[in-house]
Amino acid sequence: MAPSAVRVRFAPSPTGFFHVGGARTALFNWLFARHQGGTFVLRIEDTDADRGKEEWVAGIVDALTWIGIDWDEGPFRQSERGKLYTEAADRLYAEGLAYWCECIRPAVDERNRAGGKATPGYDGFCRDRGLGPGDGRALRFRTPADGSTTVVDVIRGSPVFEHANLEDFVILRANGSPMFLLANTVDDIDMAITHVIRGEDHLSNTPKTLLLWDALEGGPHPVFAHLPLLVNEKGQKLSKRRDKVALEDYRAQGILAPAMRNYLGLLGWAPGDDREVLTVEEMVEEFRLEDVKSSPAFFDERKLVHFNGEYIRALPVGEFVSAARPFLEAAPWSTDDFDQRAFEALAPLVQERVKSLAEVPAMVDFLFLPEAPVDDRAWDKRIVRGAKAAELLAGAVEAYSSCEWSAPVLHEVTAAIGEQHGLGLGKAQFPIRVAVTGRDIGPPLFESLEILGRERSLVRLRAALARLEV
RNA sequence: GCCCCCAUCGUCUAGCGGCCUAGGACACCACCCUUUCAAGGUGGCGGCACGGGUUCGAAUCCCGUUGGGGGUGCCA
Repeated sequence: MAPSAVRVRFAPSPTGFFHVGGARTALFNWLFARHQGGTFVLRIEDTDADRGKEEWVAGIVDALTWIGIDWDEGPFRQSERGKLYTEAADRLYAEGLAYWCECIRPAVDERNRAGGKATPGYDGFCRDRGLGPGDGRALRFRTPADGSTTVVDVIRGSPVFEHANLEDFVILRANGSPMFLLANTVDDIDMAITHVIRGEDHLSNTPKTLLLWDALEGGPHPVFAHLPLLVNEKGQKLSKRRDKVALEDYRAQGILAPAMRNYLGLLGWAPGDDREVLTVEEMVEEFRLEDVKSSPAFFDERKLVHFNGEYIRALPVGEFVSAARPFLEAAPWSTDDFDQRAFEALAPLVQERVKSLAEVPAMVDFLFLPEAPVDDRAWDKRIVRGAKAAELLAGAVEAYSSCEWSAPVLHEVTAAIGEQHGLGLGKAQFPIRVAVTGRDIGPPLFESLEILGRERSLVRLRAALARLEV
């Protein structure tokens, strides 16, 4: 790939679990950078000391690593770059582009109410009071009264913002720490960012960013790309409070990283054809910022799970076995009873039946539990009320005691038992399946029996018969 | 309130003026396959928000309406 001056950054704020919206933003930045042969910078925006937490930073790094996003520079932390922001703020004040303000919010609101002012923003009370720095004073940027700023956005055209609608915003808190807009802009200039790719919720901030950019003489503006928001079923922006959004939750439920990455890549973007399952290389190859949609996308867990099923089935069996391992270790049997070889034997049949790794334990638990698990619904439906259940179970005990213990023979023998009672194999296998595995759904029965073994199978069949007679 | 963004099947999307009686995928339904369940196969259901323009011709361009969303913090 040809060298390129493209520089993008992903700048999350460590204020909670890393969520899917952030992952999507990171992914699009990364895809764009890799496609262009540019540089991807990771920057942690932890200027709000009350909210940022070190553990969340680790969470961001882990999550990005998990979905296969690597960075060329960073992670930088704004909390370690404070000097840059205060210097910039000093400059703006010295040049008269910012002023100190001692207003507190309730007072501003009160004045706005009293004045019948329609817009609830800052009223400019301290604008011309000539206040110097002091206790309880914040530094505000002086926005121009006239004119307008045009945001060049490859996804949204070029929205124009009238300066008259922009309030004087705080750039330095009374405690001296920089606000988002200042730190963000100073860093984008300092890091020579050429393309700002972020969520649409930042679009309204952009004219303020650009005003600051020019005030700080940052040079040519970066190109913007405001990505469509990820929304919930009500069409609202995904929120950590009300929606299931933590990447970690999906990981814990057995979503594979490539499946998540593939699905996320299709939220707001698609290659020009009908393909949906794409390798990461194909995404990098095809990705174009201009092709990103502008309307919001609903995060549909069902489709994600479908993708996951595709990825699970495409795994080499060995990889499936190791991927499932952590989920088996957390399962309800003692580690001594877990039999790796038995699991490996059944794994290929399980692999094509699950859509997430969290479903694996329920498919194989009968192998490791001392007795068959009991699903009351299945017991009642297939054995208590099932046709000829007792006869079929008795027939199985009889035949299984002496027949060759292999899936094909068990298949044959069981079909014969069913036939004796006028039942097809589909119906005849139910009582046996429930007696041995506890459930009426699961991996193919005869392979399951073969792996479980003759003795354990017979014990369970007799136990079921005994239970029936009580 | 004010500013801004958005609008193709329930959902994700293809479409960038004629190839569209709008294609694919998820979900749903039916059938086939089948030892259960999956997987797979076949078929079905289902959409250009509305109203004006522009044009020989509009899902595609323009305007308006309606609807939805975002922002409006000494959060990011």
